[in-house]
Amino acid sequence: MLNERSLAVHNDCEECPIRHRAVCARCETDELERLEEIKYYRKFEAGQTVIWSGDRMDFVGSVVSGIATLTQTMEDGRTQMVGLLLPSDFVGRPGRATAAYDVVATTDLVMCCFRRNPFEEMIAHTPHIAQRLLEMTLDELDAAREWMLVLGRKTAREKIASLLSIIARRDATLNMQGADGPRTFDLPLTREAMADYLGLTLETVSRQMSALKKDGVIHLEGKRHVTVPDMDRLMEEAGDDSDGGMLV
Amino acid sequence: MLNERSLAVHNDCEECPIRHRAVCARCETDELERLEEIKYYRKFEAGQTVIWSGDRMDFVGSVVSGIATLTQTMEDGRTQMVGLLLPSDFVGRPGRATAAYDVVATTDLVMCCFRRNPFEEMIAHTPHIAQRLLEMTLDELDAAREWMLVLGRKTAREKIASLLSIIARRDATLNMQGADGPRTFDLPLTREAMADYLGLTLETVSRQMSALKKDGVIHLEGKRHVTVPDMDRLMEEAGDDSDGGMLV
DNA sequence: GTCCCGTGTTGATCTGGGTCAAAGTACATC
DNA sequence: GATGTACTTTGACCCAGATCAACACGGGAC
Repeated sequence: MLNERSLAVHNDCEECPIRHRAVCARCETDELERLEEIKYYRKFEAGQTVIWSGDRMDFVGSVVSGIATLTQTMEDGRTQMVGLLLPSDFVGRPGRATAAYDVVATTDLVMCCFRRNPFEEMIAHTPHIAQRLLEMTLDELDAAREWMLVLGRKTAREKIASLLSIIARRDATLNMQGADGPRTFDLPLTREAMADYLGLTLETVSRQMSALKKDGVIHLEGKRHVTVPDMDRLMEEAGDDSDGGMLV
Repeated sequence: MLNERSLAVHNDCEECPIRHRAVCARCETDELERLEEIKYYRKFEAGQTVIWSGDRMDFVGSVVSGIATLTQTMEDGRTQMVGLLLPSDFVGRPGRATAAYDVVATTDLVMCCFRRNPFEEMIAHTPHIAQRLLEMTLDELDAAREWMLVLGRKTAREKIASLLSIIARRDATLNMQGADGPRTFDLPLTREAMADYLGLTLETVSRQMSALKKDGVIHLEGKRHVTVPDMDRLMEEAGDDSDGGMLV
């Protein structure tokens, strides 16, 4: 996932969020060219599956625009979303040939991909890239662990507030909105997808959204367009300590 | 966390699970010596806190022996364990000066530590170390995500079975037990710690342990000594698909 | 227009696991 | 031995959120 820091870096290079230009600021020119060589773009439509868990995956890459989800499913159909991929987030794992999760585009999606084998070679020879990937992975690990607290200990209302606060924060960062004042954004997820992220049912999600609306914590226009009049209030509802972490 | 692969590596060097000997098989001698220089050991007694969330942390390290936990706490006291650290697991984060979680020794604990600044320098100059850390971090990320499924979607009984199955598996790997047949181990956690890991209350943990015992899925001698007559049965109870993943 | 169909809301009811309370067990320490 | 303390078990009751069910809202396709 992503926090302010990685986003700031992202803005170095609008086109390609793994931002190899920045990674390679200290690299040799031929390394830069090598990355350029193994790079390609893939586009997906909303609803399309990028890759199924268990499928062979011979690329790694990152989201350029749009949103994708990472989900795990049990045999009986229970599903849990384990990651929300926004622009600049990394997908795939050097050193592993098969996908561990289902990756699904929830909006139209553009990804910047690198062929896996040559990319792995580059890592082996280019410390900056390995370091950068390590940083990004550690950020994701922190986000996953923060989410464990949400899943394990928060109430339904707190879960919803947590999710909204993450999306609001990331959306604001992406769109360079000021830190203060009301925030407005479109939910990129259906109620069902929200439920899968939060370990709830879609009915509970719907009810809690209504409750937050009734209590004035959020305003809703239509089903998806959300305004948060007071971010502090929302974060209070989420049970976050003041600083709010840097979740997802 | 850890899987078979990282464990195998661990066994290269009993003393120091970050296994710098293996990391540095391809390094220069002076790099090896440099690591040796910045390395030191710390011992903790059961129950002692290694570090508090928010404290300054100027080392990274890994567990040599014993068990530690990583926990997050909300202001109102709700706590969620976000990691279980067994021998060879890594603690700390290059590039960050403060601890993000409480780290507590649940048994007597020995850690092998490296001073953070020189360690970070080494990473920058030694691709193998950065790569190895990346691998370990990706393993931990997978474990965290698998745990998200447990927290978000599994029933109390499945949660307990999942935890037991992880511990049984790791214990077997550590002690080189055969893959088949009954497995016996000591629970390294109190009921309360199990509850904090699973997002349950200690009462529910106790009840479900009793239920699993009554149903013959496990045998209990005293409170902590567990025998699993049939690992497949246990994993079925955990709701895992056959292969069982490589959790935690 | 109207017929879908995917999405979202709301109500009624049920239940898994939380909460509160009491008692049991295993070790220390005196 | 008695007393204490940390941990665990078990029971009784309750409630947040799941489940089941009905209905509402858009926005294509025809």
